Amino acid sequence: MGREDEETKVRTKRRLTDEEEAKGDAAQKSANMRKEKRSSDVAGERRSSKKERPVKQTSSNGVSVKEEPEDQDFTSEKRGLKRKRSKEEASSSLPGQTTRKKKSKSKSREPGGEASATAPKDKNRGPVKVKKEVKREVKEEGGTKKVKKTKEQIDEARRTKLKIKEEEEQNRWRWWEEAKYESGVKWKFLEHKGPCFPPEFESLPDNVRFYYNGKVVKLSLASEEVALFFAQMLDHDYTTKAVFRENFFKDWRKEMSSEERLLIQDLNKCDFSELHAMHKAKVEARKNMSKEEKLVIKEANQQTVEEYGFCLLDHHRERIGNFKIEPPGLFRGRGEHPKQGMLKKRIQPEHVIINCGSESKIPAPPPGHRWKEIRHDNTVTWLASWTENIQGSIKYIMLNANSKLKGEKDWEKYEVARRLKTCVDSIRRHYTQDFKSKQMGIRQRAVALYFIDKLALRAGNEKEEGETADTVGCCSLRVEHITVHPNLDASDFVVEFDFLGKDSIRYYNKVPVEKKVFKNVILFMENKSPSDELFDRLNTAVLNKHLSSLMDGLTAKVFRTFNASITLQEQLKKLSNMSDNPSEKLLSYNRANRAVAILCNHQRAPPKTFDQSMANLQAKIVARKEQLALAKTEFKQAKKENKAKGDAKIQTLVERKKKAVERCEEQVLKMEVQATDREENKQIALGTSKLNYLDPRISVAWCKNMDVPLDKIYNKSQRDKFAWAIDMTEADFVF
DNA sequence: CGGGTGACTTAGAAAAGAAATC
DNA sequence: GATTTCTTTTCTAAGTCACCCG
Repeated sequence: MGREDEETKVRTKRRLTDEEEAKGDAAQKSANMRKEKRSSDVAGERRSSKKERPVKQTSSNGVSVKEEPEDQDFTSEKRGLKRKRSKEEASSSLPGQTTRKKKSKSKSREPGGEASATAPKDKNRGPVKVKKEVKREVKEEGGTKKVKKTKEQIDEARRTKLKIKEEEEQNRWRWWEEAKYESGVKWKFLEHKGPCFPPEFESLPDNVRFYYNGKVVKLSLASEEVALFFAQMLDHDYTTKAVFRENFFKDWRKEMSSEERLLIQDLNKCDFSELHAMHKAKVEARKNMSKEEKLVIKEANQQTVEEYGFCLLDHHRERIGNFKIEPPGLFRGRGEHPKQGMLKKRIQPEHVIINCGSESKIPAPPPGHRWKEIRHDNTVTWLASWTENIQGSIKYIMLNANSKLKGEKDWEKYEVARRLKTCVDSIRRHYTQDFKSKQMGIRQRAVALYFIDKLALRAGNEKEEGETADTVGCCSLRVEHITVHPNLDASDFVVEFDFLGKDSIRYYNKVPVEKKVFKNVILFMENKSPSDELFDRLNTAVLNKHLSSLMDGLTAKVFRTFNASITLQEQLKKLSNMSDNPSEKLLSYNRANRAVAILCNHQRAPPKTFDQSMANLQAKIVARKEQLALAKTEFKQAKKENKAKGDAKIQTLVERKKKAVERCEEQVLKMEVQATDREENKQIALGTSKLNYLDPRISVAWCKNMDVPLDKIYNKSQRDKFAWAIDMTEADFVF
């Protein structure tokens, strides 16, 4: 863990580009309608019946054990009161009351039908790809310098790799071609080995001592473990924060024996330096391990993945996403989290609920232990769960993103977003009308929706005050988060947003809005104090209820998905040309991706070494340019000579020099493109949107159209996750 | 209707691994 | 080969949203 002094965790990264406004303020372009190979509308078919939730058959099978874990009864004490900011106080200058009519919709999907062909699949190694791609990749691999090997060996390796790939491809469960299950049922058979527990803590060696007030103190096992958690984090900024220290110390003292508790009263008198040093040495030692030692560890890890990392779901072997129980440690909340530093307790099998098929083998608990409960609930997708002690929320063991269960849901998500495309115009007209509503609640709803649509804000559920960092989304915006400017920088009706959103990432944006919106915002702010809610008549439940009445399956987050995907599609169209060279095409793709990331405010801390590596790249460019200049003069020289004498030898020399110039130019161009890309990306994270918001079919189709190999866009696990899209998408796909 | 849950998606940081460079 | 740098994977926190219950 220890990362040397983290300077400012950059929670306050600014939203770049006020101007770059990547708005996806579109909806248009119904363009040539979809043309996918199969079923352009999963979701459509799937939703229909109401989700009737089969009664939970808690345990059965006789095997079930139901025991209250003694020391871990978190659930109840957590989750205090919801943040409620003086809704009543907020005055509404409009008559009429909230009330909105909504038609309750219901969502439901029914996953695929009876499974077919079984087949364990190779767990990871080697890209899985579609036939065509294989060729290219092989070429690339051949190009790498692994000199040692003989031709045959290389060939051999190539062949096996190919074979593995093909096998994997063969074995892939093409669930998207199967029929779906009836509503609510997620699986019919589920078997797994249960979660993998972290190793027990072992007492520290005697030469690693803890000092209190300058004197050696031998800690009990429990307090030693917790002390080590803290010591390990000493290089981290966290340990300097008052809240963190306080929470840690309080929880640590709970773990102490009574004598220890009596003695250790002040964290500042604690000296963890030897524990810290030991930890650093361990990390160092790990790094310096020999190849062989590393290999041994790697194999052991693979072994556990092999054992715990997969489950059998409807006759298919599926990868589990997180099969390990989270180890104990100190809670690291993001932003100014009131609970940072608290002790996250060790989870015992007695705290864990196992979910599996009723005819399946029940996973064996670790020796000497029992599960909290065994249940057989096939309306949920989790394999195991436990309640976490910090917030009292439930944690789950679930499948990997490349699984059917996740993939099908993902697909459905994009289908819902595509349905929004067909009715977004009318919805926009609708809420524009509502700007003038007589009812305050409806006006607020309309303005909130406008923000969600235009700015891709999150819904903004209310949160429990004091339980989490103070962050907001659209519905929970407070007056203090916005500033209105009748005109600013040559624009009229500008609203300035400045608030912390999910993960305490700052959202800062100045947006010109419609006059009616502007007037409404001013109205909503009237007679309120800064800490009052802007939308005092609105919450996410109200908003979503309304949305679902406009379109089946519509919720606030669908707008984010929709706007993200449509923006990608538009930007790609705008930015890329068939005639571009490959690196330019890629740059265009990244720029389109970036436009979306900016829209969704996906930020990252600039890499620690960003400036350095940027400088390096610039230096390389300069060097290359010099080389280019040289090559150019040489070329000219040769040409001159050629003119003078013009024999065949010089002729070829000229050709050669010309080639050299071209090559240099190409490289310079490529590096410059790369530099641009990197600079523009400094504090923008592309991954999140790529993984969660952009319909992969748009990217697949683009690759086909632009003749760009798919693996330039998606790495192995991304291709795995989007296998359904890769398989079904043709070049003419339109979102 | 509102609070409380439960289940599931989305998120950035950190760790691990691979590739490039010294 | 060691070290640095870039990429991928892992980890788990923090959201969204539906449902249940009183």
